[in-house]
Amino acid sequence: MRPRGERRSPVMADVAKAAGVSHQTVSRVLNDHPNVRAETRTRVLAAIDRLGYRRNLVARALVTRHSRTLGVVGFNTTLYGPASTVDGIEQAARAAGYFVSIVSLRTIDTAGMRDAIDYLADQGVDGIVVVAPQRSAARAFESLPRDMPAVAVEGQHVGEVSVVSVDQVGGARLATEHLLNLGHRTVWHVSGPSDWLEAEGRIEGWRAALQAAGRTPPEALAGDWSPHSGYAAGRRLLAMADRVTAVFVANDQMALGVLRALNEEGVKVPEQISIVGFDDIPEAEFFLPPLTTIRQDFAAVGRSSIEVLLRQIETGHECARERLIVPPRFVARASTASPR
Amino acid sequence: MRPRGERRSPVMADVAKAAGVSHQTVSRVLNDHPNVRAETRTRVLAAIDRLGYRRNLVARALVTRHSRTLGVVGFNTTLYGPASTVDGIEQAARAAGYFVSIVSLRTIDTAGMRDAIDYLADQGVDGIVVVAPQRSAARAFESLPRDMPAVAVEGQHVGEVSVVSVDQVGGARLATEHLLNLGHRTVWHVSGPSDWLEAEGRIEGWRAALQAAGRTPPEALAGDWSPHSGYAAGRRLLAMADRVTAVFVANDQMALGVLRALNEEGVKVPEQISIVGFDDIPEAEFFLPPLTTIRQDFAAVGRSSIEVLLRQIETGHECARERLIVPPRFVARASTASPR
DNA sequence: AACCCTCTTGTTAGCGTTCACAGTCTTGCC
DNA sequence: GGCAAGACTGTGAACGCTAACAAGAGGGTT
Repeated sequence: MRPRGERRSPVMADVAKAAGVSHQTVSRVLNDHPNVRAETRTRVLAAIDRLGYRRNLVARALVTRHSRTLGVVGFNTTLYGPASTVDGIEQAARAAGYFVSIVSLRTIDTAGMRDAIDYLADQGVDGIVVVAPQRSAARAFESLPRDMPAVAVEGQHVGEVSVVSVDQVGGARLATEHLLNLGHRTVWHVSGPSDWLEAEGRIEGWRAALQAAGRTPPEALAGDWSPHSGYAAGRRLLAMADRVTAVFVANDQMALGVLRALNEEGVKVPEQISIVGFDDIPEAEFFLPPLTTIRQDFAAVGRSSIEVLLRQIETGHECARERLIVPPRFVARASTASPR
Repeated sequence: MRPRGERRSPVMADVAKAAGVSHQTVSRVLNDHPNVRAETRTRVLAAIDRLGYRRNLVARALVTRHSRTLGVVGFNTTLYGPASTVDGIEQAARAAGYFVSIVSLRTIDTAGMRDAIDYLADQGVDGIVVVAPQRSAARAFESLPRDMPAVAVEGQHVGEVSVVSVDQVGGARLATEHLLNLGHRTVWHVSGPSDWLEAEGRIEGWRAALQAAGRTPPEALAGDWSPHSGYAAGRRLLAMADRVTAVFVANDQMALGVLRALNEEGVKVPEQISIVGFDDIPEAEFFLPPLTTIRQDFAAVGRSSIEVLLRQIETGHECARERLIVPPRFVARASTASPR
């Protein structure tokens, strides 16, 4: 069929020859340039179709200096929260016609983050989204190339980068106020690891709500987001079960661990102790009892961050850095009740 | 400081001038070509460092025809299983020096899959990993460009593509045999959606184990992987609680739903009914009771698929298509017991 | 008729690399 | 000293595309 040997895939010049025009005209058709005669356009399109031509985006990127690729640096993307955030980002980016190149980190040191950013910058991404939930990650922004558009998700407002995040403080306040309104004298807290900004925000909101109600916040119990650490916190809570009637746990997975610890000792939720979680993972509704929690809108976070980033890319940095806050939502279920 | 106006980032020629060599020598240093004098090399490296030069990978990709980017088509990457698989793939790819470009699909029609593959092919990826857990996804492979290396993860062995997957049949057999060995007369099954290959494999393994023990498999209850559908299946199981003593649920999330339904009616697990799940999500250990389940090694799947794909890329397609099976592991916890 | 404007098309020159080839400089050995 | 083999370095031409400019055709105006 074919002359012999490898038949390389057709390039613009082949299409041009087949359609009897210049390669530039083909380029114009491909780029929807207005000044092309309709008849010429159809002829070119026919040739493209006939040859099965696909334009080489690498060559295009070389000359335009735009790859239409966005870099995403994530962390621990196996967890529900990060996975959902990255997913939201990917959806939004693709909807806007951008590719997404992902680097998922295991450990969260500044050096690793810096490497990831370098790696993506080398690849020629047009912008970078950093899902930077930790304090140490924030510093990595300093190593961003000066002219690289970037946005931080769940990050700190540091330096020149825009930030999109969920209102952790507000969410924690929602949770705590709910428990206070039920009549609990105070609310205990199982927190996330201390260098996570989300953990900090949730502690802050919890404290603020207690103080606004005139209560002195007790010591928070530190966890690491895992169900296992929640379980450990639950055991510690049990040791002072006579004093605790309500607990705000910084995420649903840890809440599951707490639930399990209480259950082991026959402590009834919500009759003896009320529990509120955070995240609203799909499983939360089916915990025993169904978990009252705070839902984060990850899709909205993804969408907003891409919007902010594209605005930066398209205006060529002339727009001001922004700070977008996505509100969380209280989801009432069966793990809370008034104290007896 | 700078002459005026935008200072474009340095290119190879700038480095060459600064080091007093030709651009080709710079290229050689960058590519670790052996025949460069040590003194020259250090001089070039110094210049690179001084100018802050970074090589333009896009230009490189244009001439080498290799982007060192791998495409990944995923589906519903918010779920634990898919998220872990994609994560494993990403880790393995980066370790091998490849970028990963991800497209995550919401709905799973052949057309969407085809678009995703086209999209990635346009971008110039060197190969594609398709996480194709459904029957309908398998057909999309037909639209792969003939010379595009590809591997299917959790997919069907169709046509020319290599496949890497977990041994679903074996895993299901493990689960069912465990229950049988405990002395249960039969084992019920809550299955995944019918067009999912994983769901099929698990049904097959469950049936095979029952038949090998001389039992007639009962009708499977269909779910859709969600805890909610597990709950619904649990309610149906309750209606015939006198006849069921053991249930193999096709994933942990559904098992959670079943657990909840049984708990609502006061049916004790494992005393009255034994439950085995599949996946071993991080939460499973903290269910009430801790869930006995089958663990999949997603990292291994990711690693293997990248290995297979790179072999294809590097040998230029001359290697045979492969079929790799990753074994699952039985994880004993507290949700199973012998029948009374 | 000469002119200008707009629409359409073609020509040429890069974008920043690597590849293929052609030099030049050592070195070792007769 | 002469010469070949190897080590090192430079030159020019791709890779496939878009940007910038040039040029021809046609229409309306002066």
